[in-house]
Parts: sequence; structure tokens; C-alpha cells
Amino acid sequence: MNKRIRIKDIAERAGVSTGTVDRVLHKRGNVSQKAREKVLAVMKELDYEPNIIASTLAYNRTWRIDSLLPDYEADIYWQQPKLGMEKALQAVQHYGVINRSYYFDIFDTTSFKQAVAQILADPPEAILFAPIFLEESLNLLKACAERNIPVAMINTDIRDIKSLCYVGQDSYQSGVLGGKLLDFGLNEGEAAMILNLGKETSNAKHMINKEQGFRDYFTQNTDKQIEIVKSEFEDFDQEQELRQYIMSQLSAYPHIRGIFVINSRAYKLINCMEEAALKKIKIVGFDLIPPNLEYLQQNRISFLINQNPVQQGYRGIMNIVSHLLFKKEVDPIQYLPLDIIVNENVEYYLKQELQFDLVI
Amino acid sequence: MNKRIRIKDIAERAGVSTGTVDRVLHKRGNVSQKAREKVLAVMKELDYEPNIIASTLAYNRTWRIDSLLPDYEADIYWQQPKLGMEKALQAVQHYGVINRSYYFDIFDTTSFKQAVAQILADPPEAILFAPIFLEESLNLLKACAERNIPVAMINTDIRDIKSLCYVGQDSYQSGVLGGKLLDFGLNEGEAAMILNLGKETSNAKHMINKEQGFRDYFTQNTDKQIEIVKSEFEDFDQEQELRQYIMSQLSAYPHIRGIFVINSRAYKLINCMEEAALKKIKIVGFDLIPPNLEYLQQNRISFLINQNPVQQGYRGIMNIVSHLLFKKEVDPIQYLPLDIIVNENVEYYLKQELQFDLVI
DNA sequence: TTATAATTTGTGTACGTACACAAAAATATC
DNA sequence: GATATTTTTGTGTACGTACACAAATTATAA
Repeated sequence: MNKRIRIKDIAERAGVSTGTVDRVLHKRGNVSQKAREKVLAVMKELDYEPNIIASTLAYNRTWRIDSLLPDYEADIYWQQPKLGMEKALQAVQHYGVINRSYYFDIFDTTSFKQAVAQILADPPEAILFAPIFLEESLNLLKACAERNIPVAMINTDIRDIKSLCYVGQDSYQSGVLGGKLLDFGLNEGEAAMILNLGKETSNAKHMINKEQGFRDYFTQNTDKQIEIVKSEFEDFDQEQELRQYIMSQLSAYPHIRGIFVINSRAYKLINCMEEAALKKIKIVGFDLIPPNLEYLQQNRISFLINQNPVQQGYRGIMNIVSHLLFKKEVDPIQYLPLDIIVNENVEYYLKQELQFDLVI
Repeated sequence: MNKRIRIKDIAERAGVSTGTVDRVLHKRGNVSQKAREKVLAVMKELDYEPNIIASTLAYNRTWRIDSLLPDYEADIYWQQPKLGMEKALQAVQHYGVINRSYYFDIFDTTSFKQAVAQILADPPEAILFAPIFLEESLNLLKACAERNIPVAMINTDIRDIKSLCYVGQDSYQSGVLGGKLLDFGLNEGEAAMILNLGKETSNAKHMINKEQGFRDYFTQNTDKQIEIVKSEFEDFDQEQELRQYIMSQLSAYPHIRGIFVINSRAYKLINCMEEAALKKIKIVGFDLIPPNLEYLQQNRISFLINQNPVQQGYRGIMNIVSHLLFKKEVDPIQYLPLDIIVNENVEYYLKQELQFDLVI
């Protein structure tokens, strides 16, 4: 094991001082061409790699990453990206990374715009946010581009504008996957239902993509004849009415043997179904939330598709850190794995949510 | 954001020198009780957290982790743990972690013992190894316990003896999962086959566990009547003979509609099956190796169960680092998630193998 | 040529911790 | 009480890098 090369070693070998090497290293200018070339040659020759530890210590600076996410108290889903963000921040705190968190109301663009104004009034080194509102998000992206502030986006996809990266779900592909899973359990001539419980505008695009993916799977990938039925019910909290609606659908389409619930509300459906119907109908849903998990365990839900939302926050931060501190290339579009969860493998995923692969 | 508390701050506040604080911090002794108590109180009061960056720099030492794994050239499986190990080592190189790699022949205990002798002749700070050979591994564990060398084990489980941790597969549970997946696709009165292609002694325990898990699923978890057939064929490279064997089994049990191949050789089975038989029989196998992936894509394999082998090496190293450098508690048994892979989600997992969550 | 400005180079200090060594204080021995 | 011994405490330097500032060199103007 050779000793690691230091700036001092390069300086000696190149016949200059450490200051000059430093100037070359950081492209600070004020170096004669002759000296620069010599230093670069020696750096290459000795295969110099900077000591990040010493560098971090000497910089003695902070990197502030501001985050702008939906209010996690209004929507428990957002607790998970928040948790991931916090885990990541904790992991890199020694590198001087700090954070200011802002939250907005997903039904109120004003709250978003206010937070943006606050952020831009005292701009951070980087921003992590969820571009729920298209227009307002584009404005933020533009402002950041002008100020040269790198931005990582999570959850919702805006591809038009340059940003550091997007980490999120591949909703189309998750629909395709839902198709595959149900197809595996269905027989020739049976039918499958796509069920949308609720009607959030902020997620509309995701829902459309999921449905399209699901349909495309059956038109493109199977030679079995499976009929697809699309059903939608907005007031999912009215249990009586939901029950009636489901019953009527099931009797209208008696050969339905599979239901694909395209958001996290599969448990609402099951609350409304009779045991006899449940026995013969297979259900595929989304997200590892407690009521779903309970039904998964009771074998009333066959599959849950999961796109680890904790990872959205975690990777969002880590990508910024990779870019900002470690000068690494960052993959601009990062879809999270589509995990297929059944009762028999769920525990590993629940553990993983809190564990992560590495917390330094 | 308050400034971070330094040793110097504690020293001032406690009315002692930084040296004394340092001695308390590292329990070096030679501190009067009065001074120690004062320092500890101030440390608590100010909620001191050491600066790992500065600490690492000042230590200016190396931590050598020796690894002892099966030869990756003889068995391509072991390329993956090796890759994970290397990724992890790269991630923590700045903390002074270095590695000496040893490899052994999984059919030759002598090669293992020789490597052990070399390792113990110049002992490292920690060891990562795969305890393929029971007796020899126990000897190594004992030797390490005497010398106070922490050990992380991967792939094969030896629970009897204390070690830092085990990272590996949960073979029993993967059998249960295989049962669940096939069950989902089978109808009342159909049969499922457990197929073991090959007969390695080093994996015998894993195979037995998988079979048991599979059987237990059907006895405990379903009210469908599914017959289980166990088949075994050692000389899987004799294609003619394998084909004949499979054919005879399938005609002997004509209602077989699912086959669970309990190692990574599902592709060998498919090579030998006729298209007509494949159409009606669903196959679940293990591991994302290229020939399996090809059949997965062609929809000839329905599911592959994957326990990211790269992660074995990665986590093995990271656990050692967590323990050794960061003084964190390490989970003694870490099963890797049982990923369910179909053609529709495979790409994320293939990407992930190389990406990891964080490379600092 | 000299004076002045601009460019290039070198030196010293800081970051926070670890540890060796010297200095001081407390205790033991006579 | 004086000296030796042990215990306790403080100081200084090192780790490798970043950057401010001083010093030296080169270029330009008169």
C-alpha cells in the first residue's frame, strides 16, 4: 500500500510551492502556464486524489440545502420523503451540510409561492422540492437557473426544464407491472377492474399513466383474453355508498376476478367487500401504509406495489451532496425500483425503510 | 443554527485544558475524578458530538479489513459480493480503510486454511468472510475472538458463535415466498414441482431450507388443494438426459402447472422444455443471471426471486466500518430483502446493483 | 535606466482532533 | 521538611487542505 499522495508531494516533485499546486487544483488563476503544466503533469503522474477529509475540515464552511415539500401533517404520505431527507442530512452533517425546511399546502399555491419568496430572499446552496404546481414550479426552476442554484426534484416529474435530477415514481411502468401481476393470477375469459378511489388533481398525471400502463400490458403482452373495466369513485369516505357502487359494478361485470387499485386506498375497497367476493377476486394495490399492510397479512390483498417514498427524500439530498461536495456526475432521472410486496417478503422492506444501506 | 461545539469549548467551560477533555473523551485515564465529572457534565450540557472529519484526519491511521471469499473466477456468483465489497471499500477509503483480499477454492478446505494462516500471521483490524466450511470457519471465529478481531460473515449462516454480524439470504423464507407466488397462479387441483438441479454440498443447507419453506407455505397458508412433487437431477449439464427426466416427470404428474427451481438454474430447465409445456406451466426461479434474465424477458420465467448478492459484500464492509470507526451498534443478523422480479420491474434492480444508495 | 504596475509565487495560519511530552500538583518516602 | 515518586494537567505539533497575505518576479511606462 503506497502512501497517499499529498499536495505537498506534488509541489516538491514539480518544484513549486503548495500554494501554486492549490491554485492549479482549484483553477484560481494567477499561475504561469509553465508552472500549471508542470503541476498538472505531476498530478497525473502520481495519480493525485484530493483528501476529502482534510479538504472538508479546511473549508470549514456550510452548505445549506433548502427543502420545500408538502405539509407532512396534512398528508401522511409526505412523512416518508421527509424521513428520508432527514436521514440523509444526518448522514452528511459532518460535511457541513445544513437544511432549512419549508412546507406548503398542496391545495394552496399561495403557500408555495410564499415559501419560494422566502427561499430566494436568502438563497441556499441548493434546493430540494416537490413540483406539485406546474407553473409555480417552473418559475422556481427558472429563478434557480439564473442564480446557478442546483435543484433536485422528487415525486412529480417536470422534464421540460433542466434541473440537477428527478427522483420519483415511474407511474406508467407501475401500471404495466400491476397488469402483469393480475394477469398471472387470472384465467382466460376473466375480467380485471381498474379502480380509482378519489380524485386529486395533484396526482392526476400519475393516475392517468398508471391506467395507461395497465391497459397497455394487456393489449401488448398477453394472449389471454382479459376484459378491462374502468371504475372510479370519488367519495371514498362514504362507506355505504362506496359499498353500493362496488356491488353494482361487480354484478354488472360478474366475471371480474382481479382489481387494480391505482392509489394507496386498496384498504377502503376491502372494507366494503364481502368475504365471498374477496375469496374469488384478487387485489393489487399500492403503498405500504398500515391498513394495507393489515389486509396484506390477512391475504386479502395479494400484491402491493411499493416505490419506497423514503428513498425519494434520501436520494434527493444525496444527489445534491454528490454533486455539490463530491463533484460527481448525477443521473438526471432516477426512478425508484418497483418493489413487489407480498405478505411473505414485506418485513424486509419495512425494516429497510429505517435502515438504509449506509449511514456515515 | 448554533455553531458546533468543539473540544476547546468544553475545555473552557469546564475550566480545564483540551488535553484533559481529550483524556476523558477517550477514557485514557490519568484524570482526577473531579475533573472528569466536570468535563462529562459540560459535555452533556452542551450536547457535544465529536467532529468525525477532524478526528479521522488527526488519527491518521489505517484500518485494514481482510476478506476471505470463494474464488470469483471459479464461480461467477462470487463476482457480485466481491463487487459490493469493492464499492464499499471505495466509499470509505477516505477514512483510511484498506483491504487485503484472499480467495479460496470452495471444493478445497486446504486453500481456506492456508489463507486463514496467512491472515492470522499478520492480523488485520477486522475480517469479512464466507463461512462455507463449517469446522474451519469455527476455528477462524475462535481465533478472532481470542485476538479481539471483529468478524462479519456473509452468505452462509453460522449462528452458534459470536461474530459482529451475518449478512445473507433467508433461504427458508425464500421458499415460502416461492410457494406464495406459484400459489397465486395455480388453480384448485393443480400440482407444483420443486426442482433441484445439481447437488452442491456447500449449499445443501440452503436447499433444504428452501424446500421446507415451500412445503410449509402450502400446508399452512392456502385452502386450495395443491399437490407438491419433489424432483432432483444432478447432472444438469447433460441436456439430453435432463430433457428425458423432465419429460418423464411431467407425464407422470400431468397436472403440474408450476415449477419452483430452487437454485439459479431455471434456464437449464427451460432449455429442455417444449413450447407447449412451457405455455401451461409457470416457472419461478432464483437469481438475476443473464440466461435467466433472457427467459424472464421472453415470459418463459414468471418470477425470479433475488437477494441482491452485491449487497452482501457491500453491507459486510459497511457494518465493519460502522462498528470500528463510527462505534455504532450493528444488527447481528441481516437478511437481505427478498426481491420479486418480473420482466416489468427488472431494469430497476439491474441498475441498482451498480448504483447503491450512497457512495461518498 | 528606473519607477511603477501587474503577475506570479511562497509562507503562514486555520480547521478540530489525537497524542507525545513537558510542567505542575499531589502523594509517598525518608 | 526535603526529596523522590506518582498522578494530574497543560502545551505544542501533526494530520492535509484552503486561503489570505507577503514576497518575489516579470512586464510596462516614463
